[in-house]
Amino acid sequence: MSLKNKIIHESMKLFSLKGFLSTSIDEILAASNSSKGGFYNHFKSKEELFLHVLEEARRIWRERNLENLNHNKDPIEDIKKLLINFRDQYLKDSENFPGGCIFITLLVELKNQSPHLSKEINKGFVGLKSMIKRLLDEGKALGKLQKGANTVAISEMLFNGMLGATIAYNGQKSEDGLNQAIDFMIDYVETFEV
Amino acid sequence: MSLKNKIIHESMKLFSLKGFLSTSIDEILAASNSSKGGFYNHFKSKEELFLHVLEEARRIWRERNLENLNHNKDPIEDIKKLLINFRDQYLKDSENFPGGCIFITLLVELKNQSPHLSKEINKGFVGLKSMIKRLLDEGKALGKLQKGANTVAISEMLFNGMLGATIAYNGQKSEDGLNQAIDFMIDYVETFEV
DNA sequence: GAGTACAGACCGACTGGTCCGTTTCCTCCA
DNA sequence: TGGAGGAAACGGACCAGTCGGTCTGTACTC
Repeated sequence: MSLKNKIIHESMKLFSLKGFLSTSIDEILAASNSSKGGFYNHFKSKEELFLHVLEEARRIWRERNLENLNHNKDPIEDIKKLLINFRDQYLKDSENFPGGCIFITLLVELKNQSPHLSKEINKGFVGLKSMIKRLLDEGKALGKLQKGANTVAISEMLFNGMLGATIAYNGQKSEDGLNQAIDFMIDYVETFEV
Repeated sequence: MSLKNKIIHESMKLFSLKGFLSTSIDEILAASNSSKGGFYNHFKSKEELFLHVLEEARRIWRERNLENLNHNKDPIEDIKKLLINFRDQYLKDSENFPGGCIFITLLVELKNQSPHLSKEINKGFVGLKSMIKRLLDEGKALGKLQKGANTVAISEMLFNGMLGATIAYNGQKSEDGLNQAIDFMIDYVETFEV
């Protein structure tokens, strides 16, 4: 792996653990077995590194969460798969994200300190929420969901539930609690199925 | 107000905005119109200040969230009131918490950097969740909830939903979104009422 | 006059970033 | 095929500024 990629991946781990501002470049260099010269040869600033890390984290997120989703056939099944993937393939990915969901860590850290960076992070959350909403609407159109189901409300509940479960069980590392939380969300979705 | 209290309250605002590690003592002193001498006369370290801030934040949290709850009479009504209080009296309290929920900010920031402090913060979350569970169980015992209602699942959904809604709408400051999210959670509770 | 409350100079450790010297690697021509 | 040339890659000393914390001096209060 090139040094640039090495730095990006080690930074991703460290950002997941400690956030952006609290991770020093020296720490990143130590983890990457590199030096200032090597770092600034590839990145013009710490903020540029941030953007590369964010891009890579998003790539991995999609890889982990959207892999086996077969759109259009059964959107509601896709939502359940997404919830399962989110739990088993993403949140439990301690290789890339040893400190838990990097997006939440960065969003919370930067929301009042670096508006332009947190705005960038927030785009991903907006995308996830609208994807859930779209899948629900498609499922409803296909008659998989009850006629009266409020897809705005359900997507809001699912999205907020995913965020909340992530926070609640990142810290205390209770896999049982996390497993249960996602299971309950799947049960919740099923109450609207026909 | 005494200097000690002034420092605690200004720190609370700053911690809510920037977190603990990213807030420097010099910033706190500037906001409090004080100096190193004044600070270390009252606190033996930044960490001791943290504990005082946490204590005061909890006091205010209880004041805002639990004020008009009349236990035992109608626990399910209490849960709805709690959700409303949480939204209107606590999350929108930009005087004490201009940067949003201080507990989430601190928990996310410190969960991998200062385990003993984040453990302390986490106690509050555990307490909230068990309170919701207890209210649900009491409501069920009083016949206000359906016999088959799974109070573990409902409390999990409500608790995670509160966390998620806090994060989702702290950053983007969309009061409409937050209002809606809490309304949907109340609707959710009502689906289990008899 | 003794003790508390505070102001501010100061300390070593650390921050992101710059700079320069050296090594490594690819290219081009003999 | 080999070596010369040059740019890219990298190591690490160094910089000004900031961090949490200490210390001394002073003013105010019982």
